Amino acid sequence: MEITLHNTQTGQRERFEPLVPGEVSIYVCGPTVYDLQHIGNGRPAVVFDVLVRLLRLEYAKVTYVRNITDVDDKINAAALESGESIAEHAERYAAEYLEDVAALGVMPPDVEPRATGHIEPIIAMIEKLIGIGHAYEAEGHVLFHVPSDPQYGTLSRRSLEEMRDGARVEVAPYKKDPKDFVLWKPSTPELPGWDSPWGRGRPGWHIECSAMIRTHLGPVIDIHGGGSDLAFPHHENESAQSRCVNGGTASVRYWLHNGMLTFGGAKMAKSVGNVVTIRDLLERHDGEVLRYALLSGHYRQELQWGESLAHAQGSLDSLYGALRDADDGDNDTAASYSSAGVDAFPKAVLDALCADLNTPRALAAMHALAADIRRADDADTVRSLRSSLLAGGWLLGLLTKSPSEHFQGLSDDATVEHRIAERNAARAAKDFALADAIRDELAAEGVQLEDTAGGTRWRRTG
RNA sequence: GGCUGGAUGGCAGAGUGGUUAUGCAGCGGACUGCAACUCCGUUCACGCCGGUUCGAUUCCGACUCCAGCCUCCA
Repeated sequence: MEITLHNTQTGQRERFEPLVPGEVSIYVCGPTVYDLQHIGNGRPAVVFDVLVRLLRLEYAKVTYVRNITDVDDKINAAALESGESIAEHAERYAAEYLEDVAALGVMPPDVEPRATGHIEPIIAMIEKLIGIGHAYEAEGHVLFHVPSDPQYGTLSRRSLEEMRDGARVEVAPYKKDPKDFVLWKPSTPELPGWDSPWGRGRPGWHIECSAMIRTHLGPVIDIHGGGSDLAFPHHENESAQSRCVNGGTASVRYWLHNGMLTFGGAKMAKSVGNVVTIRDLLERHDGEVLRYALLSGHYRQELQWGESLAHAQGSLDSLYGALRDADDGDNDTAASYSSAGVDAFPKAVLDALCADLNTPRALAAMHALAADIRRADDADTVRSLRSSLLAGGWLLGLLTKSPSEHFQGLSDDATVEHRIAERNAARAAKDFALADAIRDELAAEGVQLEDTAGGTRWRRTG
């Protein structure tokens, strides 16, 4: 199985080979927890979840780390407004985030580190950077000196010259260079802070990821993922710090960036005011539908959020419909394939995912399998195709429920069954007016009937 | 202004130097008491202008437009 991935560092699609054969280390930037997360934040969680599922098929050991940023000025401001302590506020929204992504079918990473739990390694790293001449202390701050790193700018491919032009940053007077960024900053008594060689303070944003990666995965990792809006300055800075500490060796071998969700022609962002929270969406839609919508576009491209949900619902129904048709009494779902070998998985789906995680093509392959199921006429073929479909579902994190749960929900609605029986009695007596009246009533309640050779079945709509 | 990516049918969204993406929706037919489901068939496409080529949506160049980043951001 040859996996290719688009590496931001080189701007090209490359064959993926882990540094240590058979073992993969992967780190993904998680959210800053100051509020409910919007669906755009769900994209990297879902996309890299699929990547990890794929990697685990091929490599014996995959260590997946996704952080939570729980120290940040936005958290401080939000906590002040909500009246909670800063730690309580961050912890509350961290829990909300985990609940949200779980509903999107995202498996927990192996390690979910918090910035506040890594102050020691952060301080150690800053001391090292000062010691080797890449950082300096000024007025209680410690700053990374950007011109000291000749490779700075190679990730986002911009020169120091270019950055000067567009600079919108107000330059603090204590900076040696306008591009220098904060590794450590002083805290006033009401702000979270830790003792350090530079006084009581807190870490800057970028250093936490570098320190957590180093702590949990080592000086060089295989894959680092995150949103494309993090490439600069966050990942550029992270890259610079870690590289300098490594004595010039890059800390990340493959940089992966997912594209933004757009809504109404612009990036979904709080500052634009066009966000939809995952929590809101979950009130009206199944988490699996949201996941399908997020996977319906290639991860590097922008994705138009607008009508994707209605489309995703119909598309997912189609896959579940094929499973329902193929029902052989087994209660297996995609989860039954969580530890299946490579051979159990449909090749077309695997091939698509191996090609830089082409989830739209993988979904097309899933629909091809579904169509084959509906056309097949012998039981063995149907059974085998059904297994393939479910196995593909495992890779994508879809088809996690039984078809009846998908179409009817968990409620075992005796009332609906009773009225269906009434209607069928009316049909048998050729009282079609009554039969249609019952059907219309049920439809008005969101229950749609389907008369099949094997009897009448139903599903919930909207 | 600089850098990056994009422009595909009603919508979403892959891909390819010549042959069906896929899904949702539409249309016609089969099935049905009528529907729904399903099946069969089918309409609608590659921003604009040049170039390369037997042939370009696909390669090259210019142009137009859009988005992202250059400030916090998934």
